[in-house]
Amino acid sequence: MKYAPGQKMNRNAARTLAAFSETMFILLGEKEFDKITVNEICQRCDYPRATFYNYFDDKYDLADYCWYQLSKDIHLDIVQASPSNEALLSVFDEAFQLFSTQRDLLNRIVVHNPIDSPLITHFLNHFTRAMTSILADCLTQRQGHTPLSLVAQYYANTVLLVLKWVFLGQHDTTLKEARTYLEELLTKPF
Amino acid sequence: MKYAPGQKMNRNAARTLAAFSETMFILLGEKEFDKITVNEICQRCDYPRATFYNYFDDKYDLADYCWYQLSKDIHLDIVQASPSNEALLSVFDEAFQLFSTQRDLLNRIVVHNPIDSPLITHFLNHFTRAMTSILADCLTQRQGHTPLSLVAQYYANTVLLVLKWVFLGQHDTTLKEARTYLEELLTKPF
DNA sequence: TCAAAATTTAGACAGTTGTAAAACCACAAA
DNA sequence: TTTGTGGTTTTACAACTGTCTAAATTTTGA
Repeated sequence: MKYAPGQKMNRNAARTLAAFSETMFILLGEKEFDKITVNEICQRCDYPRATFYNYFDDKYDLADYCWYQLSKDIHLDIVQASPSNEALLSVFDEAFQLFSTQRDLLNRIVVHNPIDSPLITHFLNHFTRAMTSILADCLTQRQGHTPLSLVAQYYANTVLLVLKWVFLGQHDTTLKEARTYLEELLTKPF
Repeated sequence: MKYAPGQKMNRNAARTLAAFSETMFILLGEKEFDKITVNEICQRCDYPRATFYNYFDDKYDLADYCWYQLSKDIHLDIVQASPSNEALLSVFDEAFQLFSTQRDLLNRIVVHNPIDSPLITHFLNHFTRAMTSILADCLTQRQGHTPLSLVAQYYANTVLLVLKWVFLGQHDTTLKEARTYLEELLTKPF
């Protein structure tokens, strides 16, 4: 990604980025990510290949931008204020909400890209990273020996695991049920 | 992987597979996975490219075989007998043990392949999958609403998270400390 | 409005990928 | 020995990748 996300950019660049990411979303609903070529993306949205490489390093980079686009509308700043344990649940709810609104898109993608495929892994990693950094801010003061970043990653992992189950595993689960799963995983003694 | 792992194979095929995986291990200690080409692998171990594709689909496939090789010596069958909660800890110990014996190799790999790189992700996925299926067998009867496979994935994730922290995050952590982290994560109310 | 600066585009390039057909080889059965 | 079979290797191929240069175009700001 040659442009930092969120950076000021002129109308043209914004349009170009949008065209590429929209095309990628369409193609992801049609075929496996591995089978999508940069050539194909460029043909579809009628931009020269050189322009693609002007904005992105490779197609993974474009995918990253797609995930960023997907989640940029979500407002996770409210979370910051709440205490640790509530923060976790509101982050979960926010993310659940986001994934819900994108359910059709996710379904289409998952048809061609199995849950263990590089693409889905890449997708989940993106959100896990984002959520880890959000949670790391919430969990500033904690007792115990476990390093903070480990705890943050643990919570992010677990939240994303449930979301993955619900939205990528093709399970029709309500928010309430999903919350139950999450709380059970986090609190149940092993 | 055209040969099922563990399948009977003649001496020649075994030697070829070994040559490829050894070469991969060497190269991983020298440079980033993305920068390693099939050509390079073949030059190094002096096999024609067609032979590579005779055995593997692509370099990720070879990497998979490498992880398999790495872990094939470990005996996780003992675990099956123990009750759920102990099973988890003995799986952790076994894996910790395995990673310890390969610490040098892992260090070398991590120098060139950052912890978020596709290679390391691939590596961790491999072990997470393996551990999930082992744990799914241990956790046959459980109370609660959470689906079994979700629980198994949760435990596998958490175990691998700690192992990743210790062995790929360049932290000098003893088994005892690592166990403390794991138990704290699994038992601490959130 | 105009010229300089920046960005986009066309075209070409070397290197890589994965596949396919045919030649090749080792080994065993006839 | 001959023949057949299965696997290996050679060679060739079409397509893709990422980079580069130079020309075209757009944007900027004086």
